[in-house]
Amino acid sequence: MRYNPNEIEARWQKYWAEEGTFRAEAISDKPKYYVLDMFPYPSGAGLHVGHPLGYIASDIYARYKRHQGFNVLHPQGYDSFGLPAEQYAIQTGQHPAITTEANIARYREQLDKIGFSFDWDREVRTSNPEYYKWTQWIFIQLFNSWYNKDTDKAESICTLISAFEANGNAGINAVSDDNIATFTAVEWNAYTKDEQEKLLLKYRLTYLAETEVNWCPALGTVLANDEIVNGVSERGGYPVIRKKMTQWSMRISAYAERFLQGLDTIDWSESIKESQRNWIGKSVGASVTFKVIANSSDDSKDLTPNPSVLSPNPSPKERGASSDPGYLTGDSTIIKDSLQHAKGMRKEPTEAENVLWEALRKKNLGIKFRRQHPVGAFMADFVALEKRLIIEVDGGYHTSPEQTDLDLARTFELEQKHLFKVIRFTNQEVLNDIDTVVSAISETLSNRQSYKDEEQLSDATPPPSEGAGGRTNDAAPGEAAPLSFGEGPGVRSDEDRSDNNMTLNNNGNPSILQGLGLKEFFDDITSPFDDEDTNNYKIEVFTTRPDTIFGVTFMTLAPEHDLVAKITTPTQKPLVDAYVEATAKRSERERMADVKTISGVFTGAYAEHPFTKEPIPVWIGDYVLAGYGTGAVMAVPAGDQRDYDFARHFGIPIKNIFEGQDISVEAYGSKDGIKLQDSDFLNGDNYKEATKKVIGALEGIGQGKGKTNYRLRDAVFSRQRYWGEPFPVYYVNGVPQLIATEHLPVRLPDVEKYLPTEDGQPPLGNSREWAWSTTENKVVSNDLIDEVTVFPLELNTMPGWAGSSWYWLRYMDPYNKEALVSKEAEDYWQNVDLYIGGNEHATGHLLYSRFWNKFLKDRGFVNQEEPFKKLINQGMILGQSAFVYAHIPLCDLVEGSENLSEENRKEIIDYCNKFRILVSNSHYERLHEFDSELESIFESAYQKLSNRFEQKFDGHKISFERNFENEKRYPKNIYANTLPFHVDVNYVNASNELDIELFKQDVRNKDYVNAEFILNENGKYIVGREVEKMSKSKYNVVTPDLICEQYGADTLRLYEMFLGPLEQAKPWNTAGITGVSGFLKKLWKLYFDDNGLIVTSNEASKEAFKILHRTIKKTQDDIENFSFNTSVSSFMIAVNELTAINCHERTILEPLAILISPYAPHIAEELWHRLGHQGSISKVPFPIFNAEHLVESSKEYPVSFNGKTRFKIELPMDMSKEEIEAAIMADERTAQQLNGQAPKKVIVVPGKIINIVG
RNA sequence: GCGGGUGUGGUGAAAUUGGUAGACACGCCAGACUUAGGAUCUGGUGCCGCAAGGUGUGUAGGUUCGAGUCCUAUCACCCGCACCA
Repeated sequence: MRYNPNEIEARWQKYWAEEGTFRAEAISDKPKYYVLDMFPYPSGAGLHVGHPLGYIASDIYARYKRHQGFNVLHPQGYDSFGLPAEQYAIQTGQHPAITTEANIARYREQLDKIGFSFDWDREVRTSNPEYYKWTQWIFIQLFNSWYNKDTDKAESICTLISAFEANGNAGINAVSDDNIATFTAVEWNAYTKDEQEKLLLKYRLTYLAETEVNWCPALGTVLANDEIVNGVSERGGYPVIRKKMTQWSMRISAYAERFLQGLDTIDWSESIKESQRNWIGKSVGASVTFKVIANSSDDSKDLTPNPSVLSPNPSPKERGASSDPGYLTGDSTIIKDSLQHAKGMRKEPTEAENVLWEALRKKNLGIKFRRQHPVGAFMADFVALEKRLIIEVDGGYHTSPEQTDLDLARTFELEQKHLFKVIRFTNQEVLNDIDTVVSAISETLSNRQSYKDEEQLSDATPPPSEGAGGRTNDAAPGEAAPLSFGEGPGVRSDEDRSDNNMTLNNNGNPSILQGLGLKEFFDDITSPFDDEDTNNYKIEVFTTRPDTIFGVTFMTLAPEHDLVAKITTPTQKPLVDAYVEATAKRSERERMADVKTISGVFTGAYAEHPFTKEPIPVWIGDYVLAGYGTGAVMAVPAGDQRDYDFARHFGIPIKNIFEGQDISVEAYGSKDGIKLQDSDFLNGDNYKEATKKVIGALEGIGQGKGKTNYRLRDAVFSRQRYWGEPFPVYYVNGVPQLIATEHLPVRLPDVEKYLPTEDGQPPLGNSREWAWSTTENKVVSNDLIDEVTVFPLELNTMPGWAGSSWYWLRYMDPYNKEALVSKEAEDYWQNVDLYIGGNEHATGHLLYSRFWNKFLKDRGFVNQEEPFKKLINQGMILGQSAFVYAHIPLCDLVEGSENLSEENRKEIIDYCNKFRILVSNSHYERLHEFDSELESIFESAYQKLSNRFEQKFDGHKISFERNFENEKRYPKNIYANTLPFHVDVNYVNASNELDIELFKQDVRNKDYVNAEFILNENGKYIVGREVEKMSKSKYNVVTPDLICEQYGADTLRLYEMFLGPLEQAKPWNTAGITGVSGFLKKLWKLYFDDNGLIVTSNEASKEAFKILHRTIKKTQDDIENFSFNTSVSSFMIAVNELTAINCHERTILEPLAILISPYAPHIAEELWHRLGHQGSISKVPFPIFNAEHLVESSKEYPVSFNGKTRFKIELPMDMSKEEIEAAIMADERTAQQLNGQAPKKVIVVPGKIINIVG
């Protein structure tokens, strides 16, 4: 009987499914064990061999725990909301639900084939309304909660309201927005309901606020910090810009300290814990307030506080006052100001602009051009309104390549939202080659259709009061198109929409704040500057070194800081404005890349030192980040290198406050073991003493206090996307209202188009049925919106991480209609004992999950503080990409072409254009050296092709030439435009030989069908290899399907484990798979020969028992240490040894099958049943290890001389140290080694080793 | 710059925690059975050397009877964070 994995595996997979073998018992007397995998996002590409790695490990563990008598919960589901399905929907029009469904079916099929012991009865899908009902429910609970610092937990918002009613907010110690003004109970009770609501938003754990967000124009949505990698979007790598938008946020920062504390209680890898600690970024120090010294000589106008104090960006007025020739102004700007701005700029055109302007006028293209004209939020250099064409001439600031990001973002907005075409020229192009520039413009113009709305366009700026639907155009800076809420009742009419479109005014999208004067309201009660009227500004800084306060010689504000505009003196204003504007134009990425350049400007203002009362100059500099701390620093050049560099660069004095330190070349870095000097009451103190003293002193004068700062920012929770959870929120006069939990779920509506609406609203804006009826309590048609009982619903959806932030709870009780999880189920299952998944979720999913879990615990819905007790990160399985090397020659039909028919000519040209010479890897490597053989290889390939056509068309010649112009020049005068291209790894065998036929059949290789393959000596085409991340685009994806088919799932499971340590990244390579496949065959042969079962009931040998029990011990230890690779090799050893001693005894082979069953469940199940058992092997107790079988009577001791092993000696185990020493000294080989000399020392470690020192 | 991690044969990797370095497997070499083999089986295989022997865990030191393992310094690579005040 031969081992036939396919047949066996199909049989038992069916059996397990039918019997419900792996169904977890709901609640049982057995101890529980919860093993969880990070559920997959069902992508269209299906599973590749990397996905199952973690699943196999967790499956082994789950099966092991079942053998140990645990009631194991091992569920699986799908994270089925997300971007790729939506992107696909945009391209194809297919509903994401349909593609998702199809992908899930494929995933399930693949998963089933690997024989996982998932309890599929508990499957969850985040896109299922029965599931996201509870995601919405949690959102509502978050909304109805605030974080009480005194009790250090989240509490119902009702407790806060009661407190306000009784005592105002004075005694409240909450995590909330900064700068909430104090109010009394009387004041609170006097506020209107709306006003109270707005105030409460500042305390709620999920809140609507205008925040600076990461806007990704290409994806048309905002992104959370963890969705951005190196300044570009994680998905797709698109540029991301900072922008102010009104969005839902999650007050995750409230839990910063508990996140840190909790890390010490959970068994996670140190690297993940460290990532989270970094992300949270705790620093302990003090906040210090510096008073700005009022400058009486200042023009009072400049110091008059600007009403829009909420905006950290300079107001448009200040922007407009600066001059920036020829630049497309970045942020949204109030249009009327823009017009003034435009006028201002026309006076100062650059030379290039003048040249172009004159040229366009002379050329007389018949189109009216305007200079420095506002379009939407932007200022365009030249506009042809009737053709909707913008011409940009780049000079000055943004000639750097990094600027491209911002340009891209602008171009995107102008083209997508305003239907303009943007073309760009550099100053150089205009100045050097004006003719080409003008003809390019002329050509573009002729390709553009005309628009008849020129008049409207040029007046694209209705004054604020005339905005549609009573809206004002007073949008906050940066608040462009994608805003979605707070639409007034008339907004959805077609008329209104077209108007919006025609006017192309992206400020036409009102933010919720404006609709009802909320913004003004915020201003009224939240101004951070209580004493604005008296011009007494204060700069608040955060420092980790308050002890160095006497070393402060200047202060630096972030250019975006609110105070910059207010304290700058008239003399310094032009410089400051220019600097602020220049900074605003630098992309995040650019600022990150350029950390060496020191830049900054003096504001002209001085602050007062809290103790010495000396004036301290206030500078601005972009080394200070607006987003961290207060966006301002007290600069201590003696103690901080950046401050030091800044001071040196601008000649600011440096005050040495460290005893005995030389700070003439750099700042003093350490804070340990040094005393302060020149520091008034801190003189002679060390860091610790001084810090304590100074905080006390600051508190005494009311200018500071001890403070802990965290880098962790609140998480943006809105996405301008379709395929996500709808918010259970509607708006009454722009104030968010939560739908009562009994009416959940609020189902995702169908839409015709998945793109943003024409007026830039999220895709849900396309739905005609997206309004909430407060009488019927259901979603109704938009037409019924009356702002009385029917209101518009929120248009954003929740981010991808919403559904995955609590899914482990749902598995405990997946069908519960009354609660997200029942008390009983949660009491029993508690939390996840073992969680396995990739470490890419370190600061995303894993942090958000901890957040929601802690919150749910605070509010009494669950009992556990942490969701995942133990976490293991499986390493990534990398792909081995394969490359072919294509040489692309130029071809030219030189002889007789005039006699050919047009058709034949075309055939030849087409053929030749697709002609490639593909050289084998060895040839490619030789391209780097001089190799005349290669020359002739190319020549003969050209010749071959020429001959082909010569034959076919009777004497017409084609000649080929090497395309030297584009060729890469290698040393020694070899040119070769021979470039590597990815080729599907499935066409390549283990010896790197390409299957040329398969390669040519693939449509992706259609350019290579005519290729001439240059083969190696053995007539094979050898590809090049490189290890890369497994990805569809790299054609290096290997699916598990083929391996299951060829070798069986058990082999796949064993092989993936055998590859190496679970947590280590490793390239996929099937070279070794025959080893494990052979092992399973060998195992089979212990039980069967050609005629059938050969298992006997004879008593097994001592040796056999020894092998068995050694393996039991090893397997158990290895599984518990997650060392799966070594336990596979211990199975191999056992089987090799049992085969060698011809062991076929049931007493050995039965337990052996159980041992192997977690790893290779199908073959184990088959063996178990063949041995005559009923019921699944998966429920049988694990074999008990008995140490007696391992007791040895003797040991072969290695005998070393001076640490070098010379020979071995067999001695009984029960010999004493002395006896061993005597025995070894009596051995003649010892004498031989010692050469007759007496040993200095003899070391005997019984049972281990003997070492003789000569 | 800060933090985490990894360096062992031709390859993937082991090493009971300070005790015979390279288990197990791939590959390779030799042989057996075969018409043949990418099937199966046997033996060999760190490196240098015919051998005796020497040498060997990134590098250089140290502790120890004994170091891949502990200590010090250093190099290389990978990952996370980063003008974080």
